[in-house]
Amino acid sequence: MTQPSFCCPDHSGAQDAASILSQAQARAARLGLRLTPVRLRTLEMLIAAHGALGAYDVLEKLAAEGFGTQPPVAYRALNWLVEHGFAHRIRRLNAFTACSHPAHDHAAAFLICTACDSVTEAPAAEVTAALTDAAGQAGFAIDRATIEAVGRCHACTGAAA
Amino acid sequence: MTQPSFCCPDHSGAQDAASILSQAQARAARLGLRLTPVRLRTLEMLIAAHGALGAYDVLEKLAAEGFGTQPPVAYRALNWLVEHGFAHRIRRLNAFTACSHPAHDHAAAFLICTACDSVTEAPAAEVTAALTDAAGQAGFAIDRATIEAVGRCHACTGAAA
DNA sequence: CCTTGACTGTTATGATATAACATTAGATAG
DNA sequence: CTATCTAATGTTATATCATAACAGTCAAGG
Ligand SMILES: [Zn+2]
Ligand SMILES: [Zn+2]
Ligand SMILES: [Zn+2]
Ligand SMILES: [Zn+2]
Repeated sequence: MTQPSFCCPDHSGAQDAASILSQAQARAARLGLRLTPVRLRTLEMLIAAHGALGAYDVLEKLAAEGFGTQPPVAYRALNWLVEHGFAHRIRRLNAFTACSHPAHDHAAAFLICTACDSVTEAPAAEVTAALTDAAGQAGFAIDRATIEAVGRCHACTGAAA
Repeated sequence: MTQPSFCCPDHSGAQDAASILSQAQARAARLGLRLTPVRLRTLEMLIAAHGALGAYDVLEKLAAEGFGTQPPVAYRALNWLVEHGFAHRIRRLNAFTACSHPAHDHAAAFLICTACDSVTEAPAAEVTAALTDAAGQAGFAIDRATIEAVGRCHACTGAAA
């Protein structure tokens, strides 16, 4: 349910997975963050996943690899990755996805395809600017924002009529 | 926990509650939608609430008033209200809030104050336009979007240092 | 050594949400 | 005015998501 039997043609996960991972490792080194075995494996799973993974999906895999078997194991790793900018939480799906640009801090929007379950991270600088502006008119000062869109990805728009 | 002991000074809930409710009733009449007793009471609760209400908060009140006592009672009313534009779901809070402009369909952004737990609906036409544009550049066609910001409302920015 | 703090693990529980089915109340056709 | 159909409401039971609280491990520093 979390993952379709195969991926969107244009969801080029595999080809830049190595690149994302090395960016993440570079970031961790630069900031002195400890990317421990559980955290690293969790991040690798998120990177390898075609869509977002639920905490219990991650937990199941971690347990199968000999890590802890209880929910906090997965939640701790996932929350740590999110806090430190290696992953994002997708609230609409109660799930998590690897950050595709861990090299730098950034505002992101997520594009969730209802046909293939892919989740794409889109640059959201302008969206965030518009949101900050709209909030400012109400006298509201933004800390963090969640921007998620549900629809059809490029591949699925073309494919299914 | 869902509701602070008292409200932000500028959260003028009470004064336009009647107006929001009558707009909602007009909408229901216009579209031939049945705003039954459970649905109406649920909507009134959302309108009266200072912040968003969780499904179980609503359920508790409904049960106390003689409606059903089980979760589906609340979830059905809430989901119906959301589907038909009378309320919005706030994913970050796992909660629901009354739509403050039920007269017309609209894209909305939500401003969630971490100090007073208020949730304000802000017009989001421009934010949505920016998001649609960003998605379009990735070939993604948006159905619906969730836009939620966490921060400090006007009253709380002034009040707390 | 031995304390300290970060990390990993566990048990137990809490919080959110839905599936499946029974019952009731309005609408409609004969 | 019934028979029938459907939308709405209710229930039981269960699924799914998330955290609190505490115990053991281990490496760094005094
Ligand atoms: Zn990112
Ligand atoms: Zn797709
Ligand atoms: Zn609204
Ligand atoms: Zn506030």
